[in-house]
Amino acid sequence: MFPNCSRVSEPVKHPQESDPPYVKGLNAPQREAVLTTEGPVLVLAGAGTGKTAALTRRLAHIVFSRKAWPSEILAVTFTNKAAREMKERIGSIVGESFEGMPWLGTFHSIGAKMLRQHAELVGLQSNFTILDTDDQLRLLKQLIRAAEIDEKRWPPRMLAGLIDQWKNRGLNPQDLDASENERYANGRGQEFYAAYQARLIALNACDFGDLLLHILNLLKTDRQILKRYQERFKYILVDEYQDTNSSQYLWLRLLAQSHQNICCVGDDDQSIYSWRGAEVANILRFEKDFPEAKVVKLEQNYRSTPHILAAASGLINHNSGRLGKTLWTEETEGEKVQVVGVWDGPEEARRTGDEIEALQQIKQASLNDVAILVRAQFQTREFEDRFISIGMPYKIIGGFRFYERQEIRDALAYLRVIAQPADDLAFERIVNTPKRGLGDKTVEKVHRLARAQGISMAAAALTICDTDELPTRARSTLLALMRNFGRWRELASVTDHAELTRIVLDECGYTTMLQADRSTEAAGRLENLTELARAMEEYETLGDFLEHVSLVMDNDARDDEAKVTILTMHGAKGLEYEYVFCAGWEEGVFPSQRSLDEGGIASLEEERRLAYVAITRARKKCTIFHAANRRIYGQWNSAIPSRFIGELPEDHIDQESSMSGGESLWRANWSENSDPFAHLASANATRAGKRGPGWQRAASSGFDKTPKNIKEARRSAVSLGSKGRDDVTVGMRVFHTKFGYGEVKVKEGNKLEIAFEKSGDKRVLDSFVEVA
DNA sequence: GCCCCTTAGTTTTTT
DNA sequence: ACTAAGGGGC
Repeated sequence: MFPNCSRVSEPVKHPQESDPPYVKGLNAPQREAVLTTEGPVLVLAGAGTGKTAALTRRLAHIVFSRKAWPSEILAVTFTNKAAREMKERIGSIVGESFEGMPWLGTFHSIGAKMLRQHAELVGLQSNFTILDTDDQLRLLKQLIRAAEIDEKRWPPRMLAGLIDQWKNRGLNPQDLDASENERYANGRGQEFYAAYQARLIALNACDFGDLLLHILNLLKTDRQILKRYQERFKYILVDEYQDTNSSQYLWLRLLAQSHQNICCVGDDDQSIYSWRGAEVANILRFEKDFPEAKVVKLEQNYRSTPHILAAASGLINHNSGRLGKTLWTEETEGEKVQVVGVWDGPEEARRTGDEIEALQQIKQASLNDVAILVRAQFQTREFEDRFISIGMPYKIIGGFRFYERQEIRDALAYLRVIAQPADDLAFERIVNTPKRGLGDKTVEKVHRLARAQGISMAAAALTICDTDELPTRARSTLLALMRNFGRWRELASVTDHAELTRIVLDECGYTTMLQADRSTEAAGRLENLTELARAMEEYETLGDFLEHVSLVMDNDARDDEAKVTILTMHGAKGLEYEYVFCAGWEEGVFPSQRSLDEGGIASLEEERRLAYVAITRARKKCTIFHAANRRIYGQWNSAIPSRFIGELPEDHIDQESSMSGGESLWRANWSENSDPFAHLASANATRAGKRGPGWQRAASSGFDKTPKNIKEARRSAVSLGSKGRDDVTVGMRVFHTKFGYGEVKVKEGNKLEIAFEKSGDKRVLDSFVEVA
């Protein structure tokens, strides 16, 4: 697709005297990416090649050379974080007078901005609400229930997923073909999708997908609007182009038609989001879409050591269909990638903690320079447990975000009802939170009335209070609530919103409810609500704040103390650390079995790209762990090292195993055998027993040639599962290689609590002890 | 309308 | 193993 060398960046040009200051210090391809402003440009930017520097300078160049005003440039990123950083960096290049770029932002925030201007054209009002997934699900559930569909068989989540996919592909309900339609409730996909869209319009709401889809529809059908934006955007710049979905791709293609000055930046090797609709194909076919396109490759890496780069390159070479880049560096020094085999998850965490402490002492490393990368969120727990017990500061990135917390969403729902009485979803959410005796029956009646009269639930609630429809008690409670809302609404016009929030939370009983709650979370929830009110002070209006919440859902709890960062490999994309620890490189965990089951070879390649992303995060050293046993969903499983470990070029790694021998064995197995499980079928057919998914099968026989005592221990861990071995009983004196002699105090499945003579009380695995 | 017990589902995540 | 959510009983 990209014929070798033909269009690749030209040979090194020497810096010209006429060079403006903002291209100083750039290498040749970077310069080219900055200075080639006219016509379509594809910048293939490998990890750590100074992509952001090139990007921001390109924007600065366009502005400085008066090719366009900042307001005539469309610059899209995928995350708010990226947008914010880009804004800051451009500001620092261009200087004080820089008035900012109104069209620099995420696809969604730009979509929202456009949609607020043209809302009436798609049947919305410009103050429409942006629903999040939670609201979306509740709405879908209502539709499904109303249609009397079996929720078990056709879960709302599934429908939500399908609608999301359709919107990602730019498909409206009427665009679905028979086979798409067939994917939900035996050919009722289209019907439900259409009903959902109709409900959204009625609620004056849209979901995330709509922010793109409505605009796409407008661009496709309204020539005036299309023309207006085509002419406005003289230059278009897209970051992380490999992550665009079809809908975004169609947007860009339409918008770029007139000026053709579109610059897409991306890295096909870092495409890790296909599961949420990203189409690597977009980047792969750029040259077909824009035949005049210039392709610039950024390949000089300024981040990592040669060993790290070589390891990452060797790994990614196992993928097919790449555009093909080869990272290189001028650096010559550096440690090899370290591969460590450990016994189980707890040992992995222990070893990682030890290594980090050593880095602090020997290299004077700050904990801020250390990251632990995992494949899935559940892996973070092991580290958390360990770090708490040794008192090492850490932060876990990901998991629940601030604005997704229950108490925050409840508080926001109150504000939404105040700001927009027609917001039925918000109304339903808080009508009985805190509990005030307005249960299903009451809500059902209000809902029915609202639907029958085509009015909002808030309006219906007021109406129903004028009748004898409700029992006296519910009626007076509901009336009191509605009066409160009336009062709060008036208060909203004279009070600032942060203060309003505090008053509302107090008066509705939410604060009292949490204060009465003695559970451990309650205190944290109160704090979160305080923090919410504080965060609101930074916004002019309630509407501004709500938009911020819907679209800019990130919260960096800023904190001065140095901490180790624990995050998923997905979350680490775009970041870099001096020292990177990759945890859990075992078949089934990484590559994820589920991913493999669902997407076959394509998914395997995506997992491999994830591995590539992980390794290339490291500046100085990358350490990879794999454990022989891991507990997943409460079950102990023995595991074999990830095939990705076997794909790392041997010259650039150092291997170590706390379990004598073994690693060279599986290494041979992975690298020399195209079917990683073939050797098991013949040699171990009898012991392998029933055939499960590949890694489980392999697990039961993966470490065959290890010394006998270890093999026995492993076998017991595997075959006895969590039942525990029966030759160890409470009261027995046992020996543990690390902790020495001790007496078994408690036996719990295969876990033992032992009072060791020298090391005190510990919880250990029974397979780790010997009868003394 | 509320509480407790059973049951299903647990990759990755932005917006 | 664990959690959250839904259903059934009070």
